[in-house]
Amino acid sequence: MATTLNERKEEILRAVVVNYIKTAEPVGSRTVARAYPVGLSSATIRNEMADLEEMGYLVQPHTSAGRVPTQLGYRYYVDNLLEEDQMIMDDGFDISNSLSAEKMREIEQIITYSTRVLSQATNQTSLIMGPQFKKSAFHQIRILPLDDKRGLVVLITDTGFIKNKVINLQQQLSQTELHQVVSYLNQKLYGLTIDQVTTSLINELKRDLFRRLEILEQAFILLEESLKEEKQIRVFLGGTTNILNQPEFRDVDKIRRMLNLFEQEPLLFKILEDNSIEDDIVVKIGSENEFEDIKECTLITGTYRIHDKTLGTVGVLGPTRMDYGRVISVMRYLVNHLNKSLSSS
Amino acid sequence: MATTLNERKEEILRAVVVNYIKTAEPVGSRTVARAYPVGLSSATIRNEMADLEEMGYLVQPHTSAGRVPTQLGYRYYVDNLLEEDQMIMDDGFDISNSLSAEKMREIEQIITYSTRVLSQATNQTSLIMGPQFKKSAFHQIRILPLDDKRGLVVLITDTGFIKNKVINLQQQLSQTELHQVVSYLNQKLYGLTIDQVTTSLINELKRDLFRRLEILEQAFILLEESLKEEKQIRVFLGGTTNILNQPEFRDVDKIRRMLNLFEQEPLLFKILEDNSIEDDIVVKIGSENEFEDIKECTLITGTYRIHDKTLGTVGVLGPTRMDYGRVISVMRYLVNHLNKSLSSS
DNA sequence: TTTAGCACTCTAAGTATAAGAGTGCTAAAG
DNA sequence: CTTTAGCACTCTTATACTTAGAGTGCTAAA
Repeated sequence: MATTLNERKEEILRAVVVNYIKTAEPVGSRTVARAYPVGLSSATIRNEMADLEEMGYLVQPHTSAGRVPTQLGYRYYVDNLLEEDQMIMDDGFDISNSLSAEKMREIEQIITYSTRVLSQATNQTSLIMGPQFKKSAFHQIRILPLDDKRGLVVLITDTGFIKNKVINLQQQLSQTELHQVVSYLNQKLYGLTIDQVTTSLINELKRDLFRRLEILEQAFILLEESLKEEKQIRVFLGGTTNILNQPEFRDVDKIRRMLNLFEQEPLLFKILEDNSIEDDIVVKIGSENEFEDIKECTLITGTYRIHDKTLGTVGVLGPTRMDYGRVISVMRYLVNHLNKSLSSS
Repeated sequence: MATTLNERKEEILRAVVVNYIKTAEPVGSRTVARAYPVGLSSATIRNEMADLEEMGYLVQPHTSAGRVPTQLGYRYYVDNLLEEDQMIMDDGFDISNSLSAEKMREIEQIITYSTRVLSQATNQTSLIMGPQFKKSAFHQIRILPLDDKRGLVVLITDTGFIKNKVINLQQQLSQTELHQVVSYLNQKLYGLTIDQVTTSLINELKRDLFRRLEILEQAFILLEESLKEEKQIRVFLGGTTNILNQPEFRDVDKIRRMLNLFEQEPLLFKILEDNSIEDDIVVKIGSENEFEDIKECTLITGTYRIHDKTLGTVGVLGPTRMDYGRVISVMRYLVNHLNKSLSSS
């Protein structure tokens, strides 16, 4: 791990990684010789590559084939050899442009759009964990009577969430009664995060209010239910079909496993959440990932925040052979953009 | 088209179709002979099959292979030979059970859940067009002031839709002013479908109100915008990975084309909308479909409604080799269920 | 330390062969 | 006239074999 390679080995490792990322074919010594600026014969490079193989940075698929980077090889590349792409891409996809063009308003819209941009810019599958509702704080709660039997509960958080739910009211409420209840709730809940609203707190409120009004049983059950339900978080996916373009997913069986994974939101959530603790951008290569299903993939994540509070996580998932430079720089840009556009709304 | 087959040919055609649906392998005369109850030799059946081939109901992939149903063959099967499955399935998936188990409240939830059930019960991809917002009628509109700069517009339709949107108010509004505006809007809009709210009507309202209040410019722009935007309809997908289990999608290229299609919501919408005119359940086999991309598929659709108003369309999409009996009966059941559970909410 | 040369290994592609499934046709039987 | 047995024929699929090519490792010379 702590080993450092001499400059020539680094140069060769880089050449192999870059080439393999581009072509998905094992890289031979001759190919590296051509790519390597100083005239160095293929034989010399062969020797160096043999060394790199022994050290665990490269492997051969079979005895007489070129070399392919190992997980360790990619790791070294990412940690020591990587220069990030510049943002205006040569192949024409200009992320800064496509992000600023659309003026977006609602959080959900911003997220959906971001997954699309992210997957298009990276040619990988992108996943974004929506803002964590449960970590948001109450801003206010409102109850709108719809007709004599029904009301609309509206919940607004400091991070701009608006949740609503129709509830059935068993008995009719007068305007004043409703007003009383609502302002009491607002007073008690203001500033608390959704996380902090436990069942016991709700029960306490319920008892408190019962003394004054005996009508709201229904409303409370529904409030409680609504909170429970909203604790789960949506994961937004983009460009899932991009994996079909990767030669490592030539196999229908692998495709199936991958797409199945994509349909399991709770699992995706766990995968992303795992990384959301850390700051900045995290690159997890192959088995560095905890989860069995993506042991052959690389997951690159970043977190976006509002007023220094972590809101959610952005991820790109693809084969370990991935254009690290590009993905990282795109993600860096996107996270910045999200930070800005979410805090301004 | 108007041709009718004699009973023996029908029996044989059915045997071929049923067998091919089950095995995905061309069906030979010997296989049919075994399946055919009366002792009839394979040679006889061979002759009959040759006839059926000439009439266009069967084809051979190559000279010395069994037969496969043509589009016409499937059509005849669906129109004349089909007995629907009973609902409690032998393979253990009990749709009536899984539908009644969950008590669902919100429309979106019901739909999402239905796609899952439908795809699981049929092993195909299911698609459901959400209730058509634009065909719903205004029930009421509300404006909730959030703080001094922002308000929340809430729109409720007769079909149970609740849409909301935060708007920025340029100037502060007093409670009474707001109340006036809202009740005016409700009075004017009540009972109109979203479709009927044209830009010109909005302009008229705007002019009307301007005479009394000069503050609401912002609110109106946003109302307008919000309407425009909501005219697009979501299509919900389920079990997209099921196509990977079909041998006809062994080819990665076909998979890609299919999955790409699934990512294009407007196209899916068109595909479904095309069928929503008709009543009951519609089976479109192969090139009976208008759309190039699904010329090799069968699409089975049904419509669900509330108070005799068509709300949306349910579809199952898969290869022409599809268990028609099962899909149709599942769909019939689901549509009934949707009709009931949507009208009761 | 680098490089040229060469034997060696392994894959991928192409060819040949054989087995098997299913047909169509003919002629006999019902 | 219909049904059936028999048989030659066709086409696909699987298996084995061969070959070309890419790339290596090693040795010995520069």
